[in-house]
Amino acid sequence: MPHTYQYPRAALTVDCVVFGFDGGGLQVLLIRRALPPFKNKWALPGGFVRIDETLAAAARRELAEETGLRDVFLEQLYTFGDVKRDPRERVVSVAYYALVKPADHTTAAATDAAEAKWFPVSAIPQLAFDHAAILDTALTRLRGKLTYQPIGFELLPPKFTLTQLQRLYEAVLGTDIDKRNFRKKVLSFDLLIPLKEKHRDGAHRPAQLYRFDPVKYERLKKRGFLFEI
Amino acid sequence: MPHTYQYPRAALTVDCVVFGFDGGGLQVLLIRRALPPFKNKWALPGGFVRIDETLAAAARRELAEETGLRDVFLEQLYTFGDVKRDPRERVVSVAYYALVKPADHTTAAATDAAEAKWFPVSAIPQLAFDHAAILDTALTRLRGKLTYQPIGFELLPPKFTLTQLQRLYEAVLGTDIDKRNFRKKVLSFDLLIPLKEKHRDGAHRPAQLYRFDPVKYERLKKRGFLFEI
DNA sequence: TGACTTCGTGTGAATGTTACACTTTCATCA
DNA sequence: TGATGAAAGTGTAACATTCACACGAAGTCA
Repeated sequence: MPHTYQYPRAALTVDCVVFGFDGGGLQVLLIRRALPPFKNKWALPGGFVRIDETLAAAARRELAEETGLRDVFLEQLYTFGDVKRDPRERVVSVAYYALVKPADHTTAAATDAAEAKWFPVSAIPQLAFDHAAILDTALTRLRGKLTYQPIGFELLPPKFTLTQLQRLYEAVLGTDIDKRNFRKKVLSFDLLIPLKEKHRDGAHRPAQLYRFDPVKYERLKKRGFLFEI
Repeated sequence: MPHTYQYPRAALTVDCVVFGFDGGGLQVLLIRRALPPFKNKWALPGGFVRIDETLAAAARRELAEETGLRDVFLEQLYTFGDVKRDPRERVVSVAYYALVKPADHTTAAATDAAEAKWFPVSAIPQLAFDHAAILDTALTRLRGKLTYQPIGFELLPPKFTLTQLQRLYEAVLGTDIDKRNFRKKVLSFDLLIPLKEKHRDGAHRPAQLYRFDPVKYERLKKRGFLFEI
């Protein structure tokens, strides 16, 4: 069923940079391409936008198809439109970045992807197309955003300790943070609700578990806050 | 000369939100559409992306064609891809925003545009397509960016007074700023070079003119700074 | 019960932000 | 030519925020 237009048209794709946090470092979800071009190379999950779906819908669909991830935090990142970024023909790609909690890591490769796998951001393999540049842009954005919006919580499980939260900030920002100052600052937002439970993990004092207050969380996310370390 | 594809493809356009500053308030450059749809309605300058030009190149070309503006500060804003945002067919638009100095206001309408005209952001007419939403996104972005990158200077002529700079910040941010605190902060960046000239304008003390140091300016623009008011 | 490991807590110095009012310099006009 | 008007230009004290820094508490395990 061919489609004809007066002028040539670029193909339109979406690509997703999926960040995860495993307690130690920041991770990115990559797929191994099952089809040419760049067959068997690692790449960002993504694919073509259908004529009747929005860009965000396409990103969510591709993410589900290729990695099994659903209901993630997803935000538009940037649109990459270099003329030769795809060897086949002109392809413009709208990039998104996603943040997923470890609990949602029910990843399974599917169509177009031979395999899906997490990589630490410190050890990314060679990537297909201009995906290295896209990943770079996403990392910069994540770092910037983390300091003025509380999106970091999207990367943590529903119940977490302050140390886990601090490790996340340290991993993303790539700096060490003073424990006392970090706690003071985070708690001053009045965003965290201490739970009755404690987190037992080894032969030491158990840590207080927290969840965040969804109402205040949404408010802060819109208004923006300032997390200077 | 028709072009045929296996699957239907969205058309790809760019739209530009052009901000200017006239000493009083923030202005936006709009064109009156010469062709349907929305014929004779006001709209953002923009148009279709050619198959062999980058997105930014398309934005610059359309800007020159429709408004006569060249060599402006241009940055990608967001990509708008709602399925029904264009009544004709599926059109995805990559939006850019531009900042222009008053001196560059050599605007002249041309192809596709019957007329180009500056409007104060406080009095925008009804706009074609989803251009009101695009403009809104651009304003939010400009406000945010102004507080952590020194892009405000792109809106001023090469020589300017501190009062002009303050008026700009006040106009964009929509707040009043204390004169002494503003000067203290701006000068502390060590970014402004006082000129030998003064700016004479009416029956009162003339104002010191400044230009900004291009080297430090570029450095700050990349690193980011924090302009909290 | 002693050794080990992580959790959890406070203070003082330094820095940055805010609020606030008067003198200076020029042009104009009486 | 001196009085007037209008914007330019300048400092300080109260307050808030950030930063550097060290030790007892609570648990497990041998």
